[in-house]
Amino acid sequence: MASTAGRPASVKDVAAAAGVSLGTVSNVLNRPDRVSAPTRARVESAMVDLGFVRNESARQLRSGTSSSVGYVMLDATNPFFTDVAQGIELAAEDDGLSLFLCNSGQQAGREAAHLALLQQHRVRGILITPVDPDSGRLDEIRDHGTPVVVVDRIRADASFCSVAVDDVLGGRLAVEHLLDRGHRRVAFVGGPLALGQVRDRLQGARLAWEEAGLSPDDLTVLETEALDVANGSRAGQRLAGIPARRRPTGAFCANDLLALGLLQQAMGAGTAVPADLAIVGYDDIEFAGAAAVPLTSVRQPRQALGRAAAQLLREELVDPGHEHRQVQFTPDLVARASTLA
Amino acid sequence: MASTAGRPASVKDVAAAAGVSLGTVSNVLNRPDRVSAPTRARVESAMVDLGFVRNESARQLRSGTSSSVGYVMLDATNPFFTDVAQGIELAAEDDGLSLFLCNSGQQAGREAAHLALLQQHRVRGILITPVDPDSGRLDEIRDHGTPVVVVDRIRADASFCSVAVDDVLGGRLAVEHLLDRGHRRVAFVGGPLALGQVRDRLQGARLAWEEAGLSPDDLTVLETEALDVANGSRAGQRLAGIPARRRPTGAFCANDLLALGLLQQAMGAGTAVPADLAIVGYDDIEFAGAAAVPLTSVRQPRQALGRAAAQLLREELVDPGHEHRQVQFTPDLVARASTLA
DNA sequence: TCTTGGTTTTGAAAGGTTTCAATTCGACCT
DNA sequence: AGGTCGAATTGAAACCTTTCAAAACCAAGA
Repeated sequence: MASTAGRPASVKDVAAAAGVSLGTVSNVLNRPDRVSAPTRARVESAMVDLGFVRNESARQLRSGTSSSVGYVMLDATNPFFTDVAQGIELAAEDDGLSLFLCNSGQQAGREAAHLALLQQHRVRGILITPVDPDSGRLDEIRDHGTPVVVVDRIRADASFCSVAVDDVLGGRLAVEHLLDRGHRRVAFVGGPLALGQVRDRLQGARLAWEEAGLSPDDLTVLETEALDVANGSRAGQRLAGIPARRRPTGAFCANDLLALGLLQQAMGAGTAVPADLAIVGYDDIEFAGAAAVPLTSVRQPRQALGRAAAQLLREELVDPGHEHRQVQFTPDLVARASTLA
Repeated sequence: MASTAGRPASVKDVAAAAGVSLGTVSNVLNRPDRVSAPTRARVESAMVDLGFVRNESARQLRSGTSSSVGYVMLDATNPFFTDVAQGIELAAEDDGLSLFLCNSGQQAGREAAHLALLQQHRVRGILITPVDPDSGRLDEIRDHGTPVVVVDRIRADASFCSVAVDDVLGGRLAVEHLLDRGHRRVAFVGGPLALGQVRDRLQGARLAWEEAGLSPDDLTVLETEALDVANGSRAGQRLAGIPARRRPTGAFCANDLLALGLLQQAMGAGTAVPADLAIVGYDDIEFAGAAAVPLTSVRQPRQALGRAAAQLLREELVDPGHEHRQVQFTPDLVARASTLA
């Protein structure tokens, strides 16, 4: 039977109904072993009779600590981040923490609002993929006593725990694969180059290229305005405009959306993939393997990334004086039809 | 300067630092116009000096109401729901409410845990895409005084506000389009048929088929085990096994993932799309338009769905005695190359 | 100087939970 | 019967904010 009064039932109401003191009710809730079986049964049945629901605010106020953490994601509509979030969620669940998900949608203002809210709620810790990793706001929060872990970004200094994937290595893997397949003229498609991730992937590509002793001139860089399908398609047109004798035979795209766009453009223009153009993407999103020509792609351990971030946060929670750690994951290459004859 | 003490600064600390009473600090926070300019300035500067952050728990405990709502999403990794969530988020923001996002991942247990947590936090209202729309848990919560709005699902009874999309109409649109393009043998690909959405889409397809006066035998139903790419591809193989004279020339897939799988299989087997097989998907996910052959698909107003849900919740918040409403949205068909010659 | 009326500030109470020292209870031992 | 000990229960204080009636203040008018 649910409570009939307008106001939800409190511990006091339960105590009255069960004919015990209020302290006993609290004991049933928090240290059931200290309460005799019959009393406990009486209290518990009073609880269901009244439809008692713990008031988390009061609990938190009194006990001083909450049992939740927050993750401020950069873009909830990007499958990459939802996978990361899932990893965090699973790990948090294991630790008995509950997770508040927030989405900044790449807007600094919304990010700030979410951070303020989490702070006001006195969460135990904050995980964040920040719009700007070097914003001072994160330092403020840390100095205020709330542990912060940076996800999928790196700070110039090492003043936070963070997890990231080795993008330089990822770029290297992609280009090494194209070299293995015999390509000697390759295009890098990606941008804006202001993005750390894009820059790193290009750097890795260049390293692999140089180590193979090839001329930098044969690694064409096609900078794009964004990492989406439309820009990939546009890059395909630019590629097609290059005279055949100098045209790259392989392309490394900074993410899968670009690669899909490029693939779409190629198919439409009658360019055979991989015979005329081999394509490597990045991220290995679900649709990469389902494309018209299944896409070779550099896979990032997305869920593991989230798990590791949650793990670092937990370390910091149990040992506040701990040393900040930067965990770096290793990507790997998934070869599919878009590069295999 | 941040607080040096271990314990975060409270209103009391701020009051002491500014040399005013604690009530005045609260006034600065909640009714700044009732405080003289000089006092206010003094208090505000004390706040920044001490790094004061409002304690939301205490605030909520005293004032009795929170300013947040929760959305329990069915599957955070499905782009459909992230778009819905975004719509909710934007609407909530407009109403000055903050949103807690939770993900049940289609697991009833996790859904229950999230609901309990939201209730303990005394959220103003709950939006949910439930694992099982007819679970009694939702009634319990409503009876307990927390408004509940069901998103993208329909209850048998009308005891909640809800928003959904007219899937029967969607199915009808898809098949009418195929009929318009001259197809007289069509396959419906989707399943499990236990899912309400799938059943409705099939029903719409049948209605359109019957109204055109065609024989039910020429509308083949290929039931799948799940709504993913792999099952679409498998359906393609089954389709190919049908003798050419009886083989459908058009396929309507219950979602885009199936359609992409089917498309992939067709391309691989040398079946021309749309010449040999026209394909219609459902959902119009981002990748539908970017497929090898851009996909014709039935589009749902995802973000509007979320907005409307939040809107209904707000109505119920301002007028608790309001009549529950079921808002139904209309899908539309986006025609692309996969059905157009 | 004394009121008056309005603005600003104060102080205490309240909200639901947890904690902890103190009390009660029962059983067992001498 | 008196005493001891452990287990079970109690009651009051504390957490931080908001609210609101009451008090203080101030300027203007009598």
